[in-house]
Amino acid sequence: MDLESIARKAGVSRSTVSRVINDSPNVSEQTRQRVLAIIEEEDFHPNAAARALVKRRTDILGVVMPTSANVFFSDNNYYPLILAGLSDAIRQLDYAMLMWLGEVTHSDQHLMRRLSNPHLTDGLIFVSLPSDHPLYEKLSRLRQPFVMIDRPLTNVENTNYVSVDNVRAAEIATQHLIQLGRRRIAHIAGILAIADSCDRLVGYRNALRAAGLPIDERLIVESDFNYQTGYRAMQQLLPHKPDAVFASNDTVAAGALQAIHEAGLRVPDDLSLVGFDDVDVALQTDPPLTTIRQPIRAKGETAARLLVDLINGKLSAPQHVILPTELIVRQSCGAHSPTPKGGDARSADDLSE
Amino acid sequence: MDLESIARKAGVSRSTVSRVINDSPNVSEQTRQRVLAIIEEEDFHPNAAARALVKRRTDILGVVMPTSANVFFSDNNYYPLILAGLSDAIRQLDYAMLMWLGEVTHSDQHLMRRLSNPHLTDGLIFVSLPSDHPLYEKLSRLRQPFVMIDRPLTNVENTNYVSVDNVRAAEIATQHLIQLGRRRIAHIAGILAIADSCDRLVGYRNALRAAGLPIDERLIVESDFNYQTGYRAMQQLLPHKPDAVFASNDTVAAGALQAIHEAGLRVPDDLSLVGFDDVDVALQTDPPLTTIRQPIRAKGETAARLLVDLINGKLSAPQHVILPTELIVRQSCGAHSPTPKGGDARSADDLSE
DNA sequence: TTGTACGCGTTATCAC
DNA sequence: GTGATAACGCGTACAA
Repeated sequence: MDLESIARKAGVSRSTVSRVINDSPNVSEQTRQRVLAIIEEEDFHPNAAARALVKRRTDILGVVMPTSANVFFSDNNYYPLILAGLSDAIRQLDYAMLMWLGEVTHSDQHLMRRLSNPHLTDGLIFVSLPSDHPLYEKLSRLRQPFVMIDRPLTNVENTNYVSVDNVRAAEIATQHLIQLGRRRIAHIAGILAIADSCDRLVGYRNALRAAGLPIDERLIVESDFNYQTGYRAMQQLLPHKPDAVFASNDTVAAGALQAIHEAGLRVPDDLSLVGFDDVDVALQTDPPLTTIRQPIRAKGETAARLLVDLINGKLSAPQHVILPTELIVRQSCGAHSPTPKGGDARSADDLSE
Repeated sequence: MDLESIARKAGVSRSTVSRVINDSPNVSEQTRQRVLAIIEEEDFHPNAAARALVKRRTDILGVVMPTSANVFFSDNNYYPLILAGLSDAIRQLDYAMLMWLGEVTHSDQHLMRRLSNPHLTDGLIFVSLPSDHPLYEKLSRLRQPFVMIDRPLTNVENTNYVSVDNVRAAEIATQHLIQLGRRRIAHIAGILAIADSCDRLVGYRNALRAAGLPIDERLIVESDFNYQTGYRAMQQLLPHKPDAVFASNDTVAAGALQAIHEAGLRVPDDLSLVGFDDVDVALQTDPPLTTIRQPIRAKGETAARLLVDLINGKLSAPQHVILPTELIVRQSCGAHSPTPKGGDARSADDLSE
């Protein structure tokens, strides 16, 4: 079933059918209707490969999420939310989404070959690509436009990316704890091969320094962005008697909370706790988490739009998009909420009410 | 950069280069090496569209996850785990993965057009397609092989699917509660447009009936597979004084647990609680959840393999694959664990130890 | 407004 | 073992 056979049935030429399909104005309403009817009747669909071959466009966007299963598919729903944003926007932009998920080890060469094939996708989106990832060094050789979600660790200037100001956000979170009178503030960092984690660590240090507080390296521990490593990190921290913890995300904070409870300590009485992201889990802990909200879905949507603009030549690279964050004060930090009702966009749905 | 130019540089014909690329045996080692060198040097990649056009294969598998954001991207990591399984297997099978995620409403026609285009993907995988979904009725007109993860609600015999025996699993869960002496056992069902939820409800009823217990319809409430609806469902149940709850999944159980605690009741003393899935959250509640473990990643992997076999004509449809489940006894049901150490595959990692 | 003819980059079928 | 050559199905000048 091809253009030709539709054309025969409609008594027109192949090109006319093609024009109808591509909404060309140069076709009489009469023939258009006749052709359309036959297309419908025969349930005809143009061959995507043939079309891509001649148009040099696949209308497919590639999305690469190259992290380990522990980080992606455990209890941390940051990545699923990124995916939701990407998926929505990509569909709305009339593209299809090709996905590469999970670790790149055994199938390395296969994946590399596919990814660097400039004919499979019109553009690529990389999500949280760690600097020690095999793909990272190949970015420069890419023949198609690409956008990164979360800032790359190096070569920042030449790269298109969408992120938030992690340094500033971490400063705000840490300052908040300082203002509450906390002095031994610990930080459970994320994976430090990801720039966001580094930035948050920098912001944490900045805030302590600005407040004239000492930086105790024993109060800084790395995690993998998930519950279990948050739990373990907190166990490491407890002997050093922190009075507050700034966690790299909400899931890590939830894990830390369990360790704190098991040690017989109370939040926020004995320790203040602040998370990052403001995902569902932040409302499900007891007490609910004070956290930095970042627009996760919007990150995905923005990246998709940016990429399509790049593909269409509407923008000249490199573009850096920084989305806003917001401190959400709940009970885990020990502050009285400055806006007890209505200030928190989620308060109406807050389960603890 | 095409075959032709590589051929020129290597001093051979286009056909020879094609043979090298496709590992044809009919090419001398000498020319093979020469051609390979040039391909490497020029960083040449064959055009996927041209290849697909002539081979009538795209080497792309389509994955459709058509549920609402509430169900997919909230705190329920069933779907991310399915995705992990699919992604792993698809990559291993040397295919690429095209994804359609999220609700199908505004972009309905666009998506439908793409999906029913038999030239874009070699086969399709549908995950938990609800029977009231617009796509559901179009399945029969599909021109390409497809596999469903989780059994369809109708036309079961003619459909390829991968699932678990939800009826039996629910019977086992409910029986377990009965054996513990519980008499007013409630069920928080899942979305009943999905066959799995219906099956679990059937299993629940079966077990009660087999034990000669009355079925109180007030003890059956529907949920959306997420924390919040679990919480709300439990609030509805509490006035009817259940002494046990079988939840449609672990996340729903976690939500129910919060409602129970807020009502001043204790688990398992006042109520027994059993979940479903055995995902991370089952170990993070207090007490940890007794639950039915199902092989979520394996569902995805199995579906991908099945689809590829179908594509290659190695199997004749329809295939029904049922994967095993297992009752995992922890503290939320009030039973003493029959195998306190080692019986639970996760016990080494159990955070509560 | 419609039709003709060519090219997109590859694989497959022949000859040689 | 290698090289022409004809498809594959579509878009698009260009001609009519």
